[in-house]
Amino acid sequence: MTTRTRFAPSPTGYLHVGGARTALFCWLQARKEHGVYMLRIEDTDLERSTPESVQAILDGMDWLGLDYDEGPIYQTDRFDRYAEVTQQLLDEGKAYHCYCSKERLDAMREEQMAAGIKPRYDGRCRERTEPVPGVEPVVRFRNPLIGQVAWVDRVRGRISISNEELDDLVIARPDGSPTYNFTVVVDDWDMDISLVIRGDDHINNTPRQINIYEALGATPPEFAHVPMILGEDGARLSKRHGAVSVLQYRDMGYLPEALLNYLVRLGWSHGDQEVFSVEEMIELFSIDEVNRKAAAFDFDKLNWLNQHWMKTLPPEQVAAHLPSHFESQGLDPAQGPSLPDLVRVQAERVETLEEMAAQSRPFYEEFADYDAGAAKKHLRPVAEEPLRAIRAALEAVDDWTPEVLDRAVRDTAEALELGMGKIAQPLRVALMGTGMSPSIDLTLWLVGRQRTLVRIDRALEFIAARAAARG
RNA sequence: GUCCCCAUCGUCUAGAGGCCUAGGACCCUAGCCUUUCACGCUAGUAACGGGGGUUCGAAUCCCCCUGGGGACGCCA
Repeated sequence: MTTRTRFAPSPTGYLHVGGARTALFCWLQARKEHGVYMLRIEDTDLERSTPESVQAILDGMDWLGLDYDEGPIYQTDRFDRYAEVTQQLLDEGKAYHCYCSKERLDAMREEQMAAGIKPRYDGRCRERTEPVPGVEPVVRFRNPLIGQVAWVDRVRGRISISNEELDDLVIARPDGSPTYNFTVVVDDWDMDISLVIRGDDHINNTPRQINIYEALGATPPEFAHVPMILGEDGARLSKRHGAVSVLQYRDMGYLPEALLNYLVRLGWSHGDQEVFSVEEMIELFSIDEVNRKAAAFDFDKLNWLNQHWMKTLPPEQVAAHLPSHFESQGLDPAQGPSLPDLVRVQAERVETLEEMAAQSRPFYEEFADYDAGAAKKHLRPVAEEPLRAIRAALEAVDDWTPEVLDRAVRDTAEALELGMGKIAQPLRVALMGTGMSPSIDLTLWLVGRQRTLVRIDRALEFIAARAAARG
């Protein structure tokens, strides 16, 4: 039997990182077993589902590269099918109409809670034969009263619960619209899903669903409940922890390769290996090896992985993500070095693409002022001679490459009998406005000849002006 | 409250009775490298929640406690 998995988000918000990890696990398991991975949009909650959310989910999946073989299938397109199955259950006496008012149900729930017992529907309409005039009923599933429901979860192992803990759940509202626990079963059954991978907040729904499968005469799929992702403080991940939507990670400058690598290691491991390419994940991942413990999100580690992948992936591939970050920084990539060259130099110096764009500003446009501390320390009269010398040397360079530039700086330092620092630091401040930048040869290379000469002149003028001001 | 689930360094994890004086990674600290900042390299700090069992032997198996999470909707 071929493995068939599905990711089934409800479009009531963005694609959450927790959801993204679930999607990743579904995708990996299907890819590894040469099975089918499908996307299903669970939009039965007409009130809260939005087209924007659907788009956000699709965009998120796309950015991560989690391509699906079937779908997206929308549950709202399948209402006829749900109605059909509901009717079948009704006809077979496996479901019944319930006329109880919400008020009665709410009051009952409160009483039960107060009495210290688990709130459950009391089954008042379970044996009712006559309709209540003027009341549109809901349809409830007739859950078995006795016995146990058990399954062997692919990540949790055996889980069992007594039917006495369960009650008759609503499968269709008064307007006929179906509810979650029912649609999932019908869909997974119709779509021949063999392995349901989902968050462990669904563990409690599973026994109810298994009972429905059985009433339908269907064989339940296998289940794998993966632990949730917690915020850095150990509390359930939510908006207040900063980024929850995968698209936010994209906008913050993370590579999809890095997020995927980070996410796959949350709850799963392969010995001591920390770095996984997507190909390796597919080869090595197994849902059966996933942890049972919830994991806290750690930005430090994500940052480390992001830098790792920025340094490791082909510069062209990394560079392809850069334009949107240049845009958010108000920079024009056309006004400076090629993006792949920039990546080659900057990848080891920053943790995100957004940071890379921000720190590359002087390569693409004029900087306003010198960093006060750096200027005070390095743009002094004593730097005048070295700057003039290096300017002359650089002007004569015809092959503007890191190797040649490095040679030029070294030769100049030697000729003046100065240490590298005495010439590189003033030059660095002249070129970048600050005392921090890539090694001087690479800095020169990226700044380019034109800007280099202009900026050295500017620094020389600055030194002269400051000396004059001092009198 | 009731039911279900979980429990190794601050964090992610290795560990499936002796290989554990508990390993790796991130973070942090120190040193090295060095023209700055980074990168890299080396070293270091740091954990089996508690109590009972089982066993010659327990981080690993069982029970209890404690702590955490989840569910209990005409949300998904």
